[in-house]
Amino acid sequence: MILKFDFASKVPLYLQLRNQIVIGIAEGKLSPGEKLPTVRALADESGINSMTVSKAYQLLKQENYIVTDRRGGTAVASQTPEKVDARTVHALRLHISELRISGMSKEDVLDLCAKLYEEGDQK
Amino acid sequence: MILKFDFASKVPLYLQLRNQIVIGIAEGKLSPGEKLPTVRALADESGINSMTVSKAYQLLKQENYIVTDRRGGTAVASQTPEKVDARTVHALRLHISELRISGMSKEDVLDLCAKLYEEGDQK
Amino acid sequence: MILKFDFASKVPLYLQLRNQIVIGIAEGKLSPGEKLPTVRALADESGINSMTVSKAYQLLKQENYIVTDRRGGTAVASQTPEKVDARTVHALRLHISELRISGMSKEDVLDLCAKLYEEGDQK
Amino acid sequence: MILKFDFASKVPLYLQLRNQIVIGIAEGKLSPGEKLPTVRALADESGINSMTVSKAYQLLKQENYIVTDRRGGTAVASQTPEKVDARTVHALRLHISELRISGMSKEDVLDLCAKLYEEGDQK
DNA sequence: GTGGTCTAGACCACA
DNA sequence: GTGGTCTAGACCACT
Repeated sequence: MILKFDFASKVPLYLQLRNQIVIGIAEGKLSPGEKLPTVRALADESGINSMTVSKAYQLLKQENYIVTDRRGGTAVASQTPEKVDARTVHALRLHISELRISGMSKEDVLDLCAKLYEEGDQK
Repeated sequence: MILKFDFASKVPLYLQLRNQIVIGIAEGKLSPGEKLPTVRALADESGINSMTVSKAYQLLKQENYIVTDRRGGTAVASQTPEKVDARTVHALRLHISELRISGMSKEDVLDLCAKLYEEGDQK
Repeated sequence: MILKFDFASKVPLYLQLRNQIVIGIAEGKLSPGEKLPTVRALADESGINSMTVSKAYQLLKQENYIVTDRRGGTAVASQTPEKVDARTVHALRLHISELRISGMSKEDVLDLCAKLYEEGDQK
Repeated sequence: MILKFDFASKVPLYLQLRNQIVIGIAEGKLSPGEKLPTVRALADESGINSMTVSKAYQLLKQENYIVTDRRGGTAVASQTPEKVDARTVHALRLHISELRISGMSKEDVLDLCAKLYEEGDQK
């Protein structure tokens, strides 16, 4: 899995990392149970400080996206129960509003959403 | 139009304000050409610093959601922005990923998106 | 409120701080709505690094014990809804087991628990 | 006696093992004098490294919960430790604080403590 | 070798 | 002035 960071972005690095991993899981680039790189390995290869990587991992863990086994290593959670976050729906509402204002029809928006959802099917 | 702020949120206040106005426009609570309260009035009634309100207005102006008329009043733009922001699509992808992981089917997601889009029709 | 740290303890400093604040709230030394010292002030007066204090505050925030208002400052939450944590009950079970093995009768244990609970009443 | 481990927990495995044995003793699932499995056997059946099991046994020995007999076997001590650990009381205070903040009345807390204590009576 | 903790000092966004 | 982010480098507990 390839990671990209925008060091000029206002979005903090640890969130950029977290988001890429979430998307990776949803789109099948990361499978449940698959091992993730160690904190230090990921830090080295991406040029990010290990504390920053650690912060992202801790957030993902807290959100039940990943699990770290005490016997070593971190992996994508096999169980991702998790209720739908109200903030996610709220954010969705905002972004759909932005698309609507920019002139997209309901069909266009739904097509876009369908396309985005399906990225996870063609893995 | 009623404004609500979460002072404990991670989202900055000026963005919360900006987002509510964008949603308001998309969902028809604010009509093109409609006048917005002055910075001062909005600041007073919502308990937010006027610098913060001003920042939100400036952002909205820059994004072409609102315009300042000759006499200094502010109103919803009649010409809405036409370009779709790449960041919006990226954010949409993230949030759809989150919904997918939490177990929602494609149909569920599309229903939700349709519902969110339609909020602007029933004003 | 007086804070004490055991720099030799195996319990991490940020947890020691978190625990003292939780106990302080329960025992009435900190009232709902009361302002907490700033991260830096607390760091200075206790000789702990500010990142460590920040970590404690973030944990307390996540647990809904405290709230930070975007307009500045952090305060004890006035609403502490929060469900009872299963881990708390589990830990309680362990500690009561330890007391039982060391020979304390049920009455002694309940007296101790009652005494500990009541510390919050005599503020 | 059934052992369960949470490999994703923040509590180290050797402590999880130690805690389960302490609770087992208090609640009568393990009787004074009863033999414990060998380090190796316990390690194999639970998927834990034998160094980790050994560490737990050493800790329990040091706390006088278990003893090693002449031939190297390990058994639950018949002489139980008599001193109440100050840390136990401190931990109890913390957990009772957490329960109190989450809205439990003194009666609720004492009922819970009584119930937890009594688990050892109904074996 | 793994993640977790801590420090000292710096910079930035927000209000 | 507030909290949030990030770095570089160190030490430690656990397995």
